[in-house]
Amino acid sequence: MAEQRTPARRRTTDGTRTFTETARREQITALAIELIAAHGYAGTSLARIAEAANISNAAVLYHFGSKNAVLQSAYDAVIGALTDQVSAAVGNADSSREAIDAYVRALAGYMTAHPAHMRLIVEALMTDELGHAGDPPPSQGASNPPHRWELLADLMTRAQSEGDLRSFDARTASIALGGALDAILAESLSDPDYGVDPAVDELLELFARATAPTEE
Amino acid sequence: MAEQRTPARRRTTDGTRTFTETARREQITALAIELIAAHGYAGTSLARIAEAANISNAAVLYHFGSKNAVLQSAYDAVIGALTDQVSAAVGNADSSREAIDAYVRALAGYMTAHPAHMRLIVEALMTDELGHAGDPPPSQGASNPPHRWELLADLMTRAQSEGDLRSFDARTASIALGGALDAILAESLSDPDYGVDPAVDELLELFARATAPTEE
DNA sequence: GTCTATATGACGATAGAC
DNA sequence: GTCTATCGTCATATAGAC
Repeated sequence: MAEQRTPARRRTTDGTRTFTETARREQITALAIELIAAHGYAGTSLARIAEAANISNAAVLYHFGSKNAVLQSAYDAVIGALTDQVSAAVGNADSSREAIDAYVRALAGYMTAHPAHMRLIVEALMTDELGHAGDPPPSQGASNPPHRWELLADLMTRAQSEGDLRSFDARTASIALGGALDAILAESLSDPDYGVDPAVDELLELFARATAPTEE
Repeated sequence: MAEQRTPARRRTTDGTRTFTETARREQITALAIELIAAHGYAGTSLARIAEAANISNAAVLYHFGSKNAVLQSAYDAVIGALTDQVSAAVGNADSSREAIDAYVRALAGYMTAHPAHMRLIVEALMTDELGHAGDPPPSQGASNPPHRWELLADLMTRAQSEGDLRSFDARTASIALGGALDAILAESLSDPDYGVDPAVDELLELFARATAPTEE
């Protein structure tokens, strides 16, 4: 029942052909990202992807073995880019306390810079983090991070032990901060006039007040 | 293009038959809520609804004119019950400041009491509040509230003018508080061991610290 | 390598028997 | 009022010509 029929393994015997293949894959992946962002996961059919690439339905399936492989590729590309940017920002911070702000700002920065990526991520999280366990799913591979805000919680715990934050439940606080950021970003999608940067500033101000160590 | 073909208007000429009709509609609506919660909006087909109700595909379409009418009915039922409960809690509060906490607790209470309803609401918000404007949508009717956390923002503004909250941007704060609550509830869906009540307490504590008027 | 043509199935919806 | 039977459309995916 498994046995994937060698999906898009047309590796040439001579040397240079892989180039066009790679280019095609990247083009299709980029188009898929846009389409998923525009029409949602379920609304993105092979035919639509093929039409956008100006090739045939079957040509898409030549480069990727299945529709899900295309969606997977789009998801991986987005998550990879996002992860790179955020972890770089966190790594450059001077303390755990500052890393929290850096994390939030990097995430917000990436999302506002790539709204289509953000829509895709929302779509992906919705379809397999909340509910509908085993139905007709895109199935992003079973190795999804178990908790989305784990890194944030780690940073908070570390900042607490360093005396830069008061004592509180780091898990709940990280979920709350992350969810608040999600909501701000979502609002910016539905209302383009809603400024993300001042909102993030406000959010971090609220967080700072809520978690400041008691001065005594 | 409009002209709905009289959806499920089999009103009897004699008196009492409406009873069974109403019962059937309620049964189908309740099943649809469960199915949407379990399999998502897109994954809920007429056939699945019919199977769950132990009737035929076409029988469902007799009582409701279309699949969308069933989904609409499920959505309306959930939103109606939620709105009743939350607005009652808010109305009973003694001040705007206390109404904020009452709002959050009522929302959390409803969601934990009805997890299936919560999943449906998440599904509905996702499919038409964020993105994919005009494609193959369930189309919940065009009269959706433009901003989800408007009531919360109103309460905050009022509490500010009453001197119970310091000055801050009420829109962003209400979006943040609402989003944080959403995330806590979402976490409770994916991890049943995560206690919503203590998390909500923690959230309200964070909010109180972040927004307390400056004591001088 | 990319296409045409097609197989196969699920979907929503309708017509008409009972 | 509920069923069987069916239509039309769109989906993913395959087979084979070029």
